[in-house]
Amino acid sequence: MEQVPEEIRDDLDPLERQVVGFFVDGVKVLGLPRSIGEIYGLLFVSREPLSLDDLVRRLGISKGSASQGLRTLRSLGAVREAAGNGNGERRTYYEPAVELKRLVGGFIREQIRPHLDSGKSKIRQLAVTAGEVDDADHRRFVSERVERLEQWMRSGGRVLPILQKLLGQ
Amino acid sequence: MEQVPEEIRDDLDPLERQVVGFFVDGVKVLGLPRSIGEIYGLLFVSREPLSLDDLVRRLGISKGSASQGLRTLRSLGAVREAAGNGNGERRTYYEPAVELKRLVGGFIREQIRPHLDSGKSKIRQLAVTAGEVDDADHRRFVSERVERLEQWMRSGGRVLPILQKLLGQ
DNA sequence: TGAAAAGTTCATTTTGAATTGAACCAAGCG
DNA sequence: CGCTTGGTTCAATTCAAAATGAACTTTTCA
Repeated sequence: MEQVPEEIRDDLDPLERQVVGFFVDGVKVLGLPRSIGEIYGLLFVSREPLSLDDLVRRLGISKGSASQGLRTLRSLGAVREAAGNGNGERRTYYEPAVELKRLVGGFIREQIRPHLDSGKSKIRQLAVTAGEVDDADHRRFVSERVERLEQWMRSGGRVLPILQKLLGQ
Repeated sequence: MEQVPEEIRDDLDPLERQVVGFFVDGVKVLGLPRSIGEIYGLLFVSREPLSLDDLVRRLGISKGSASQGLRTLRSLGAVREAAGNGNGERRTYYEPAVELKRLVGGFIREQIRPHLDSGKSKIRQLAVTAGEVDDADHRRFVSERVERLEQWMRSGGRVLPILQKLLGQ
């Protein structure tokens, strides 16, 4: 139950706690798990890069959570390996990416694009089913709604790059 | 367990099922509960406005879910009461708002703005705590990070109205 | 080699959010 | 009135997503 035994745990100081809390709330809004917010948050307030073990110890989370959380953060481009530990150091240390452009870019690439794309293909399916409706009037209505969905997707596709550009400072 | 007894239930046809499924996935991405996707989805494919009871019967969800789901959808401006049932009709009927502009506007107003605002106030708190750090070097580092957060929030605030304008077709 | 340390994987458990359903309120109506 | 119908509320339950932790793989070094 106790993840890290009491005598080894190394609790957060008030500032760290506050920052971690901030990011926990932040990622919840984005639909990401709390552990990701904790990890990114702690990296964000830490002057020095941290290892997986550091995160486990300081946050009191399991190795499994830390490992998976880091994987996701890497895939989002929100975290990078700290350079310059080639000299016989096996452990890898992480530091946060703090440029909004990069963070938003990663989020769009990993979380939004895939959904937009799968959405588009589901709408193609829908258009087929809608075309098979027997009653002509009803078919017209339904096709109009499907057309509306296609419009939405086009708008979304158009807006994303602009969004990215605007947030790039 | 069975929400609506079998002999009263009125299952969805394949097209309806497809559309509802589409919106269920859609709202999940936005962090909203599945029942909201189901309700909006069914309204979206239906030519005629639907009542709360219609939704309960067709979707097989509880009255409670339907009531709360409609409340949220109304607050988002994603659903409106159908006009013209003044003549001795107590039941209210709902139809979906299908203009992207309106939907995005409601979502920003109800879901994003509040989080942005509470985020800003948490950052003000953070700035105070950061200013109290003893070590001058560390204080400088931490304040720089807090400054970064403020930048992010400003960017967010600047982008939202533009986003809204762009999606207004 | 093989022991130790770093990290990953995944079946099980936990937990928090969504859903249910029963009690309740309000409005019409005979 | 008192009954029916439409709708809301909220404590209890359910369920899906996240976290755990034990087993496993990989790397390094003595």
